[in-house]
Amino acid sequence: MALRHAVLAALLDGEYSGYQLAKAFDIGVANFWHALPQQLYLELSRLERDGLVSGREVVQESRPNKRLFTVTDAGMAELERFAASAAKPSFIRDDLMVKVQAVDRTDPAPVLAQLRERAEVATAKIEIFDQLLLRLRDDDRIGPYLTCLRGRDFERQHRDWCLHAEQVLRERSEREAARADP
Amino acid sequence: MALRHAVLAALLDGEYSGYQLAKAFDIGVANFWHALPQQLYLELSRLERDGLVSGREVVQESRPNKRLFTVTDAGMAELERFAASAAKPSFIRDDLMVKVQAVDRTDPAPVLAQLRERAEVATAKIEIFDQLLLRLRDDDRIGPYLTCLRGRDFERQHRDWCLHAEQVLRERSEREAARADP
DNA sequence: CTACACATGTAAACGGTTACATGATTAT
DNA sequence: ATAATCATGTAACCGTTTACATGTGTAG
Repeated sequence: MALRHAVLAALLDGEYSGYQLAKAFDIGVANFWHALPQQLYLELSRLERDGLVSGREVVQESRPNKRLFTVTDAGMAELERFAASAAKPSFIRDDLMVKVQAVDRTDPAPVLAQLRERAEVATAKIEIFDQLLLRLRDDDRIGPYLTCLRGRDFERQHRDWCLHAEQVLRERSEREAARADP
Repeated sequence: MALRHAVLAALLDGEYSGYQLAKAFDIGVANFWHALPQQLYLELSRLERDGLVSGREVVQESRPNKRLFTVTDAGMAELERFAASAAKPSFIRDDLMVKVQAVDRTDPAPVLAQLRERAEVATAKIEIFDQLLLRLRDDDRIGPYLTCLRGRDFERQHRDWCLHAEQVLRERSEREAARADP
């Protein structure tokens, strides 16, 4: 069980609904933990059942009602235990890298397009992180600042690599084309 | 299904046994795909059943027999299809980052220790990648070179971030200690 | 004589993804 | 009109991890 701890850590910011958490996992938390909204709703229910978070119903009129969650003392104790336990090695899975690994034996054209698209996505993320960093500088918590910093630098490097790989592969395939059709 | 394609891409290097593949997934491939040995044995069986790889038994005397696998034409076609399909966003999960995110509310000491350990692991990986890069420069395949480059740069940045985070957190907790016990 | 490298697998338990299900309000 | 945002969940399926299972040869 591990999504559990990512959710608890994210809830340290304050009260969140499942929906709001899902958005947080789409931006900030997404740097080090990926999760789908359905997973979060489920995990919040389990955390509540286990007494690690407590939810309160907020009745709204022009919107559906929502449930806001906060970390309980038991939840904090669980986080403390987690922080002191041995960390598993980090875990990465990236389809695009698999495609690049195999690109010498496949058609490079679709890979080139995907590298460019990735670079654009990364650029957008960098901007979001830069804005988040400005806000986090004035926060007294250092943890979110440090993870956000890592997120931004990761995306920068990822963007640069995508652009570099795209250029190298484009030049290669142009050379190939010229050799095949002189 | 996705481990499938990572295995096919890794097998482009040549013949591998499950055991050898597991080692490759521990170093090179690990940059963009994480998998346990048991998973690889299982996936190789499935790939063989589906005709995407073919295995041949190699009888050994002073060691247990092994099965070496190569990608078939059908496997190459599958890789081609995969390369042209839309790439899922990359997927990351890192316990240590979760711990750093929450560090303002937990005891920082074990997190500091884990950051240092991670930095050391990263340093070791950087050396391995540097050596791999030297070999790959003389290879006519560009894909493995590009992914290895990304792996090395990722580990460098990760190491630097770990050391930076460790320093910042250490200074913080020393200041806290001084304030509590003047 | 202890640990590590070689070598392969199965079964049960767990976690994550996809598809399904619903429905109001607000902005373009 | 259409799309996006708000808002929450369940069920079936699939993939991953952990535990189990076995055995030889080589190096320290």
